Amino acid sequence: MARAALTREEVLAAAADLVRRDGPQSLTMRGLAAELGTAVTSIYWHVGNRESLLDALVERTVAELGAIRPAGRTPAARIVSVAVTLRRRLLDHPHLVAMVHERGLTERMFLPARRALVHEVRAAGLRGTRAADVVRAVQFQVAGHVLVERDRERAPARHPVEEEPWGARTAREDPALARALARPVAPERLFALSVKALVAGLLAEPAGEGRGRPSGPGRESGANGVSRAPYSH
Amino acid sequence: MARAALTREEVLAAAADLVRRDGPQSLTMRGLAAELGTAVTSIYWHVGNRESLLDALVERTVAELGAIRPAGRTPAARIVSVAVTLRRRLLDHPHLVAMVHERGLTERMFLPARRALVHEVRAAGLRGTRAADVVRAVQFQVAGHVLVERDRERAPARHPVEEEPWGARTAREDPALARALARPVAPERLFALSVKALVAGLLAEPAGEGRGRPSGPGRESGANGVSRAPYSH
DNA sequence: GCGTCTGCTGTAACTCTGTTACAGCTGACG
DNA sequence: CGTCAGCTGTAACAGAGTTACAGCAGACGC
Repeated sequence: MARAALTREEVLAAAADLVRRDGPQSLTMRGLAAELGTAVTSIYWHVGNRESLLDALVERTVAELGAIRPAGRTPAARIVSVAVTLRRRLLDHPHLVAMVHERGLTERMFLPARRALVHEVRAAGLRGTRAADVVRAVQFQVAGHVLVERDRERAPARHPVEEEPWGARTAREDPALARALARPVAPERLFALSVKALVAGLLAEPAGEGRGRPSGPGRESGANGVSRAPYSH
Repeated sequence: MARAALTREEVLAAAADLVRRDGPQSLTMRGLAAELGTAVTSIYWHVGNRESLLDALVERTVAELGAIRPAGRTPAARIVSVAVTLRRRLLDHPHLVAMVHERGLTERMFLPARRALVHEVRAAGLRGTRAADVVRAVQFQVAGHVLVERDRERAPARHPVEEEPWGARTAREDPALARALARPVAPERLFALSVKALVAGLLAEPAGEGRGRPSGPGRESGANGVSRAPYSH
């Protein structure tokens, strides 16, 4: 028996550790097995394959995020607060963002916030399609910002904004603007500012034009029958 | 001589073709070599390695995008138009988006639009820090939306929005809202709506609070001296 | 014309990835 | 004691990026 029997939980925990330490692309099946002092096949026995493993990790981490409680007086302020704390929490789990994006599961990031958003948007007096639009616009805003931020923090100014060809005239006419654009972004501030503006704009104007046509069916991927292994439940 | 001498341009063109056809992760050095009827080592001779190859492709594709000419009466409308056409062009080159994200080069996507944005924001009467904020907010908005859209079109409704636990009460109180949220997103519409709201909000209110502190230095990656190969210029 | 040297190409390897066929161990239950 | 399910280990497969090294073709010097 060599060692206390390995459990699926242990595997997931170790995987989460590895991912937390060096990101999901550094999570290799062999590396994970080595970390646990076991063989690759045991990993496969417990979690199936890398796909399912990452799926499970995403689910696990999303569950850790917990619900979000809005703060603020006006509904607008409360919507903004939901967005801000959700962004904060997501950036506190950068590995989650990476996994979610790698697997095309952006939706998943919003389970803890969507309920709160719906509630607040209704409290702001919106109904029906307009309410849904606002919820989704805020969702996209948060997800987008988080993805972009993760992205740029991975590439620490490769080219130092090389010359800024557009800057020639701008620098003369508005040096403060040129300087501001040359400075590194302050994401926190930029995000707060953007969400406030977005929400203000959304709650003000009386919505846009046409309604959306459904965008393609999308093939469903049937469950591929694997023989006997616990991960298939 | 077996075949007319291979050039760096040929390599890049073939690589661009492969990427355009099946996306960047299907671009393998062996596959590329096979496509060109040559050996892997020739590829390495001309472009260095996969990293540099993708870098070159990004640069190339960004150059293809061309400048963006704003349309519309008011400055706000013109800013929106820049955002909308930039999004359109980026989505027309999905491989570019993927490459850019894979390599953490979001900045690069904005070379063709940034100049126009700066111009229009100034035309709207904004100066200095506030102008820079608006430019960047719009940038992040476009980049974010594009990333999220690319993301979700890669994952065609894995879980069919499973049950919507938040929906229980909402469905009773506002069935139209519940239905709207169950429908697939119409990204085009959502984006137009969001940008309009964002820009309206940004041009209206008199900006936020504190100024940004620079966010860490970021190590520079020195050039690693490779012996003799054309890609190192 | 001969020799040498540069630019480029090809062979064959190395390491690392995910994945799996298959044999073997361990403990519980009959 | 025997059997069988649950779990683990060995060793392989294919395919990824990368490179050491040999060799070819043409230009250039003498």
